[in-house]
Amino acid sequence: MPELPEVETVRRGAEPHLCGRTLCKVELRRDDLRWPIPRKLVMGLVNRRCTAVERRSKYLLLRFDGPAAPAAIVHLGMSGRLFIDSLQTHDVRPEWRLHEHWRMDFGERLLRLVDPRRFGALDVSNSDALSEHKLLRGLGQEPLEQGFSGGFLQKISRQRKLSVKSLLMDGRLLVGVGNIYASEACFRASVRPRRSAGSLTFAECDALADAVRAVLTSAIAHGGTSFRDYVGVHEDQGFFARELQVYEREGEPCRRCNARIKRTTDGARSTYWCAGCQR
DNA sequence: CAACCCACCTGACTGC
DNA sequence: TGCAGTCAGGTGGGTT
Repeated sequence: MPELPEVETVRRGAEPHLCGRTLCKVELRRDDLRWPIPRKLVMGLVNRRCTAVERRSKYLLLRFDGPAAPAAIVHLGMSGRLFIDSLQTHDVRPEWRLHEHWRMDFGERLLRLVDPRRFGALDVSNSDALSEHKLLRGLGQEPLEQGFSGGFLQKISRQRKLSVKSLLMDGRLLVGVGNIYASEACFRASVRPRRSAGSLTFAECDALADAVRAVLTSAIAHGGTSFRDYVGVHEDQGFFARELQVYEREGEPCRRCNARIKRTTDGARSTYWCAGCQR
C-alpha cells in the first residue's frame, strides 16, 4: 500500500478535481471493506460540495460543506487505488472494474476506489468529531510538520526496547512511515533497523529525523513508489522505485559501500539493510 | 504497559 | 499445465 508519499501524491492529484464540485451520486457495491461502511452516512454526502481534500497520516479526508460539514475518511489499506475519470455530466459511466467497490460521482469527475485485498476503509464523520474519530484519535506526529525532530525521536525512544524500525512504524508515535520508507530511512541514517530504539544516541536521532524527512520528501517529489499495484489517480506511475537504496535489493551491492544488501524478517515483514555501512 | 504475532483478503510469482 | 507454498505497501486486536 501506499505509505505517506503515495497517499500525499493521491491527495495532490485529487484535490484540484474534487474541490468545489458537488457530489451528485454515490454507489457502494458492498457494505464493508475492512469494516462496515455506513451506507446512510455516505449517502448523506450527496448534494454537498467538496471543500477540501486533506491527509492525516495515511488517511484521506474529503471535506464537504453544509450542516455539520461532514468528511469522508478514506484509507487505501495495502492494495487500494483511487482513480479519477474526467467526463461530461451526461456521458455514460464506465463499467465497473474488477474489485472496484465504490464510486463518488461529481458530474464531470468520477472518483473510483479499487481495492483487491479490501484492507481499506470508508467512513464518514462530522468535522467537529473528526479528530476524535476511532481511526484518527491517537495518531502520532506528522513527520513533515512542525514538531518532528531529533529531539522528538529522542523523547519517544528513551528506555524503549523495540527496534528502531518498529519505532518508526508505530503510528501512535509517528505516522506515515511504512515498511518501505522505514528501511530506507534507517539506511540513510546509517542505523541498523534492528537496533533497540533506546540505544540511539542524540546524533543518531538527529540523523534519523533528517533521513525520514528527506526520504518522504523525495518520494513525494517523485510521485511515490510504484511497483506492483500502486499508481496515482490518473494511472500515472510514481518514480521513486529507482531511488530505493535497500528495499527489495537483497543480495545486490550497496550503493554506498558495495556490500551485499541483507534481508531479514520480523514477523511476516521484510527489512532490508546494509551490514557494511549501517551501525 | 510494552512488545510481539496474527488475521483480514486477493493476486502474483516460484518451484516442483 | 497445475498446484502448493510464499510473499506483498497496513493496522487493530489478541496474547504473552
